Amino acid sequence: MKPTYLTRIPTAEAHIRATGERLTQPRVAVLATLMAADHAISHLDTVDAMAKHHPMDRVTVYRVLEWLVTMGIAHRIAGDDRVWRFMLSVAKPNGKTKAQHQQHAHFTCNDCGQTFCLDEVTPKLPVKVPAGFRTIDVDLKLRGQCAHCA
Amino acid sequence: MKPTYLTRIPTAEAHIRATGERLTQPRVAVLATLMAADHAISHLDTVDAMAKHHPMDRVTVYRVLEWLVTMGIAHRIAGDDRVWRFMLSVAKPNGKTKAQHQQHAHFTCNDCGQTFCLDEVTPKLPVKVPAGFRTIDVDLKLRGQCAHCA
DNA sequence: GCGTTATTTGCGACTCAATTGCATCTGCAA
DNA sequence: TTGCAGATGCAATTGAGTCGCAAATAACGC
Repeated sequence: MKPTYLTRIPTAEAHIRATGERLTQPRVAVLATLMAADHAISHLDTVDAMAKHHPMDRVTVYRVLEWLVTMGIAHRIAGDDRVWRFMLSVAKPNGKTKAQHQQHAHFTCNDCGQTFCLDEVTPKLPVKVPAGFRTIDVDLKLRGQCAHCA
Repeated sequence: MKPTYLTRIPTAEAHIRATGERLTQPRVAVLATLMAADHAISHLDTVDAMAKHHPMDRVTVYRVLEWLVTMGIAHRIAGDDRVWRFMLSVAKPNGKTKAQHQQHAHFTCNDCGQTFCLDEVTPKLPVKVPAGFRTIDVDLKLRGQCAHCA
């Protein structure tokens, strides 16, 4: 059975072309993989998912993921296991992704370890900070059990 | 000039004695160092701070920090640089530390990299999660500029 | 105080995610 | 088609954190 990410390749290609940056196979494949994931995936997850149809160097995957983050297409989440996980940034109604992903909520399941993006939950802003402090970015992290494991 | 953490040694000693666990030099020194810090410090920060008066193996520091966390005396914070940072848990009015540090807000300065604990800010609970999800732990992370860097 | 014993510490080797340097390749514009 | 800035592949490196085991030591009973 073919991996689902393959069906996302045309969309991924269009998305990258729209950035005006170079269109390369690794970029398309990694973005398609992110598009097919319903939860945040690690660098290793990404490499494994593409192993069969898009084998490529681990370092390339690191660099492409980082590139997607700087492009604002994806964002990274620091896991409790010191591993970065990546997710597509939320697409706005107009089809463009948010340039800055300033408010965010993630849910990590203690049992299966999967991390989900809770788009419907946004931290209540402004959060009160001590005098002189300036908040730029807010990240809300929940831990518990996901619907599947509970 | 003597490091400030030395003045916290008697308090640290009393605190550890109160747990009923073994009182050892490394535990006292590490706890005193945490007590003297006004922001979250990394394992390496801890080793460096104690280098002069309490030289000890890095592994021991890892283990003591971990022990302090399991004791509920300290808690760890995942940094954006894949490094754990540690802080004393907040003491309740009765003098005991919170057994479970379930709601928390931290502020990391983008410029100087220091992480502070915002005790006066607690994430608004309950946070709404998708059906079937069960929240156990909430962590609110702010990034921006601290009073000193702004 | 003195020996006993369960814990803790120190040391070396190791793991593993992530990064760096550099030579080669390639997408894209002229 | 060609030139080249930018992207990729490969090998080596970094650095936080962990593991196993022998030596040291805190706390307990005598």
